[in-house]
Amino acid sequence: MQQHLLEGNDSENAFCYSDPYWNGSASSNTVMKEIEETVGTHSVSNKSTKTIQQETISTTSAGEHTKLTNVTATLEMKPLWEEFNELGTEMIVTKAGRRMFPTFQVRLFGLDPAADYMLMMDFVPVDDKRYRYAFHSSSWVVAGKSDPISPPRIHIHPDSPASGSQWMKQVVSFDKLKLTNNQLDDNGHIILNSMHRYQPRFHVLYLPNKSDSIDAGKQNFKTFMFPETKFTAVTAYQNHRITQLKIASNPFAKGFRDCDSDDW
Amino acid sequence: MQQHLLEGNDSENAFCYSDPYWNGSASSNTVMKEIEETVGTHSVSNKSTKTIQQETISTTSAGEHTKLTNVTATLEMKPLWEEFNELGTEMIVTKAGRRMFPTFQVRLFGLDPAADYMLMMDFVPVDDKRYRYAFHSSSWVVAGKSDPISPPRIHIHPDSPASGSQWMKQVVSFDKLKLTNNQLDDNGHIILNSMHRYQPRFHVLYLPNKSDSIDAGKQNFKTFMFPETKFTAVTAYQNHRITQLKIASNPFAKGFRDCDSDDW
DNA sequence: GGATTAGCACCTAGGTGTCAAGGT
DNA sequence: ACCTTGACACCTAGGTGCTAATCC
Repeated sequence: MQQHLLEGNDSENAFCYSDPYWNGSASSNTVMKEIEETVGTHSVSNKSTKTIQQETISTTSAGEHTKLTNVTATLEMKPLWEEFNELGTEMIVTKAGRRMFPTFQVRLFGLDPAADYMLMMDFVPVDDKRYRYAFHSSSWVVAGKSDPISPPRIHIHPDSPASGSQWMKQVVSFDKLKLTNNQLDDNGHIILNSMHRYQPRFHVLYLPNKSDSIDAGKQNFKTFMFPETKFTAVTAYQNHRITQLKIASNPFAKGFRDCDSDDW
Repeated sequence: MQQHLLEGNDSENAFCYSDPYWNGSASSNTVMKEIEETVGTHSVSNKSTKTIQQETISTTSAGEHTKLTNVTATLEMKPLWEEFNELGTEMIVTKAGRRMFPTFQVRLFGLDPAADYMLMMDFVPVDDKRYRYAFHSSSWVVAGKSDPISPPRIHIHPDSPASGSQWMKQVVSFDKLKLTNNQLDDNGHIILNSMHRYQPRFHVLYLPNKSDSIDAGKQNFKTFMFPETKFTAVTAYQNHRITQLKIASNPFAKGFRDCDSDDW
């Protein structure tokens, strides 16, 4: 009924980073500027982002740096994400900032153990529409054109930068990431429009050594998108089955459970 | 009565880092090796560590790197530390690891905002003695020579490495640091001998750029010691006045307070 | 009427000293 | 005797959806 899959005609082209704000804890100003230049101008501009959809993940197909060609990422808790996605995932946004559930977590492979990388996430609108939940038909319906686009922000994983060996030796969790609907947010949270649909993106950025940074022809980041992580931003849950699934699967919502199935 | 101040004849010379174990989250293998070579061989060996005691802080007097000469550090919660020190500070050590209270926190000045630094802590024995608490006289008495020295460990502040501007813009807190008496600890905690006295040390390590690392004559770290942070490691509190001061000042021990003075 | 907000009860996760019991 | 350990009650800190009130 609600198969929220990304169609081929994304509106990514309309989405442009003009004044990126960087949150998360970055470790050096030099590094910051480097990424800003890279992602801020290349990542979502129209020329260099030809993302293709693979079975589970999407990667940039353009010529990447050698330290990125073998990099792959798999989504953790994929069955849970799919269960939500089949109902039409909703994520709460609040003024103070709300974590995602399920938490976006990935397992990484193929990094150079000795090289340094930064990991980050951002969120692109799935389309240019505003939605409304029709309770009588229990489904989402288009409610008009999208509201003005929120200030685009990127969440840098707080452990960045770190070596490939560090990133690969355990699951990378973005549990510090928070979503807000406050357009004037001052805490570095991801700003989204409520009642709009978003696709999370995951970026692996290679940090070249001073001696290595000369090959300018290659992209030094790789982007992954998992279609099953798409969601609608809401200030209160609309689909009651989503609420029930959250209560059943989120440990922090245990207080609202009826039975006592603790096997999550 | 118990003025636990560091005498001039420290036994630092007898304390040698043979096989340093690195805990905390370090971000790159390259960086790790760099520090290991530096502190592991120079920091507490007899030749290059002529620490002098200033009013509140102690710094290495040897020729330092330019990016370190103006660096100063002040101890946060100094009045509280002094209150404990006058009674003879005790710190609990447990098998699982126990945080320090008060927490070791510093404010930093004089770093190069654009340069990268790592911050770390370690603990040096104040002397080569073992202590016992004499309840009748309410004082610590020597109980013999020190037990075999614990495997020396260094705690790297988890935000390391980071830029000088990052470190200076707020108080740096070592609240993730834990003390243990388990000589076989596998969690990267600081290993101490119970009933022994220790002096915490704080190190600022400058991370040179590839182009900058050529001046080998200079030390690339600076060490600070605050005499009022000395303490005796214990498995259970000995001095009842220490217990009372902990209960009165540590928010997590609020459950043991009699009156309701919440002004800490 | 639809969407948002603030306070709340109820959780998870983990930092305290206490106390009784165990160890050497 | 002296020191250490582990279970425990009691906190802090913060993540949940619920509900009623509010905003437009």
